[in-house]
Amino acid sequence: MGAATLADVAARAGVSVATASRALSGSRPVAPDKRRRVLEASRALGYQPNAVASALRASRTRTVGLLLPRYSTLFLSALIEAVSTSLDDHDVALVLRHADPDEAFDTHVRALRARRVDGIVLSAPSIEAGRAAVAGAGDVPVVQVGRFVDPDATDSVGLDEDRATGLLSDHLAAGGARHALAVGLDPATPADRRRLAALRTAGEQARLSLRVAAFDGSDLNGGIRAGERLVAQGFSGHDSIVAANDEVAAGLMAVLRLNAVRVPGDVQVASLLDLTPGARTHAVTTLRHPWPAMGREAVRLLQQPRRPEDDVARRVQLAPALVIAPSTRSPETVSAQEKS
Amino acid sequence: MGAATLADVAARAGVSVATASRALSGSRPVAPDKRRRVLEASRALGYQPNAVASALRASRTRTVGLLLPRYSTLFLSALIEAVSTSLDDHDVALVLRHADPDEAFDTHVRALRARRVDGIVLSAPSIEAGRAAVAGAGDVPVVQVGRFVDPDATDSVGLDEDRATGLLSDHLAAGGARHALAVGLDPATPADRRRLAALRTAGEQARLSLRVAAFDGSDLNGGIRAGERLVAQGFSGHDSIVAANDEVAAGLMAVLRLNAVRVPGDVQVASLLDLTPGARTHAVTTLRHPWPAMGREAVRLLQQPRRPEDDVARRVQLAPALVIAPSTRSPETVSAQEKS
DNA sequence: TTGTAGGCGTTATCAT
DNA sequence: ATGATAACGCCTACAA
Repeated sequence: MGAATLADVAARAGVSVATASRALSGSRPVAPDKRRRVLEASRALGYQPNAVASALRASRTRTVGLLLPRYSTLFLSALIEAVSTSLDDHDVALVLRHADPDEAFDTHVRALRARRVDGIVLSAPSIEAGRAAVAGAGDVPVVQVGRFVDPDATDSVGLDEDRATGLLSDHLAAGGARHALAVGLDPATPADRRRLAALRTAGEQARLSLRVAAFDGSDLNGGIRAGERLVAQGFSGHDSIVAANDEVAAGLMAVLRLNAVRVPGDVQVASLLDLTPGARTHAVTTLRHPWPAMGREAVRLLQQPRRPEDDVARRVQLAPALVIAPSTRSPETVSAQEKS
Repeated sequence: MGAATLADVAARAGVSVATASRALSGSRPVAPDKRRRVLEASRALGYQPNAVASALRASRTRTVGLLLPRYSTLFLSALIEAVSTSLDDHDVALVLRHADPDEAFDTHVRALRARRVDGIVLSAPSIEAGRAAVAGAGDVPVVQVGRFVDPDATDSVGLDEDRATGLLSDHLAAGGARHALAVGLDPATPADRRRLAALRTAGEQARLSLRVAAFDGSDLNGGIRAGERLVAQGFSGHDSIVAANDEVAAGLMAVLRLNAVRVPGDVQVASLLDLTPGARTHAVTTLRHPWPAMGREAVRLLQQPRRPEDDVARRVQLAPALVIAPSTRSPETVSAQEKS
């Protein structure tokens, strides 16, 4: 036999189901003694309200879908965790689906609609995939998260990478940098081109010139190769290095250390992208993506849905945080040096 | 107004809801022409069956809960993906919850029970947490997955790490190793202590001695630091290195290469844990955890629930696969060298 | 083969 | 303040 129902609780407490419901939900006043009896009966029977029945009655499941491409990275893992945690606070359940990258997203959207989710958070691997998903969502509210977003179609949460690179440029300049070298960025890809442009723009403000090193990969070995070339050819005036991400920076740092190049003494090193969202300590100054805040914002946008017609899609832009490590000179250090 | 219901479809097709239901589910024969009309009406209205109503009626949600500790690692990320993908094949939805490590798991178990999940997959951060969760689950089937499992309480899926470390020891020994150094493992944590014990046991069989290097972190930088110490202090007879995971190994390899230490010529390097389940090529010999299989097994155990009394808890043990890369000497290479 | 009707568990409405 | 009752949408005995 199944779990206790509201009717069981009501019977045991000697009241009607209506009263029992009101006593438990607090939706209306109930006489104190009856209320007490209901609560007692509920505990005695181990009553668990049936969310399915409640959802049917209310036409609201308190459930949102999260739809992601397969082949997870730490990125997506951090996003899942952020959304999941934010939803817990609202007592909303998360239904997760992974789509094959080449697979049509709308199959999954349909599955989520069948489950009557109250909303969908979507991180598509391309703008087109996102558009298809949005089209299939019908009147279910959708929030797009991540890099590939059609900002006009639905509410969305994105990263303000330009702002972030600005922070980094300013920090390096405040530490005395004048000539920066970008390592591990591939001008052949649109995303990296955009980052370089942002760095350049920010650099102009901060009087920080930028040169782009030849691309040899954006991973550990890429950093090592770049470092070796750099050591062999000399720094030719560069006093700071901006690495594409923490891995490139780690490889670079290893080579520099081996060759007795002092960091940050001879050259400052920073990274544009923190790859270890969970890490407590960092060896390299880096930009950390604000995953928890992104999750919170996505959930907030879903919980406060805009009305479809009379409003424009909302777009939240969050800036990564600058995490300062001893691979760069903080302003304090600079002033201390200037004093000496 | 909401989505089309079965009644709408039936009305449009000029049949009763019962006939419409049967036509769509195929649970009973329906006259061909009526069937066609129902399908037509269904498509015309964009009918999506309401899984909530269906679940209420059937007392079955086609939903399972996945309960994990927060602070995701790639480990958990791979597990999520594996379970999620396996469930899709069964048309079962995944409800995901992240628990704070110190937080009581049973709060989350209650939430899942309220949602009437058909089963729960659990990866607890400790045996105690798992036990509490199992106790709170009542008659909802539970499968425990991962390292901390009470094998008597419920069905479970585990990793045969001892077997795996044995494979690795044998492989290194077959490549000529006699003295191994463990890097990136922290004897202060129970999990790593256990791995070290397993390595030691397996080593005795294979005549491979084991020393444990000082712990400096189990990530990329930890590997780099360990490598630098090793190069500075000399290898003192060690002919092979067992790294805690691929990241540590990558850092190590980078430093070794920079210092012209030949791998596997001077020293073999292997990793205990593949962190990039998707990768096609590996630079380091490693143990790949069978995530997809673990997900499949967990789902299978849930779908074929044992009867509570008259049976014993099932335990599936899966062994990681040894993925051989050029960082170790394969037996073939050894025999070739022995010939020369 | 088809239709009618009851019930899954909850909550809102309408009386009292 | 409380109780009876009607939905929410689907499925399936049971009847025809």
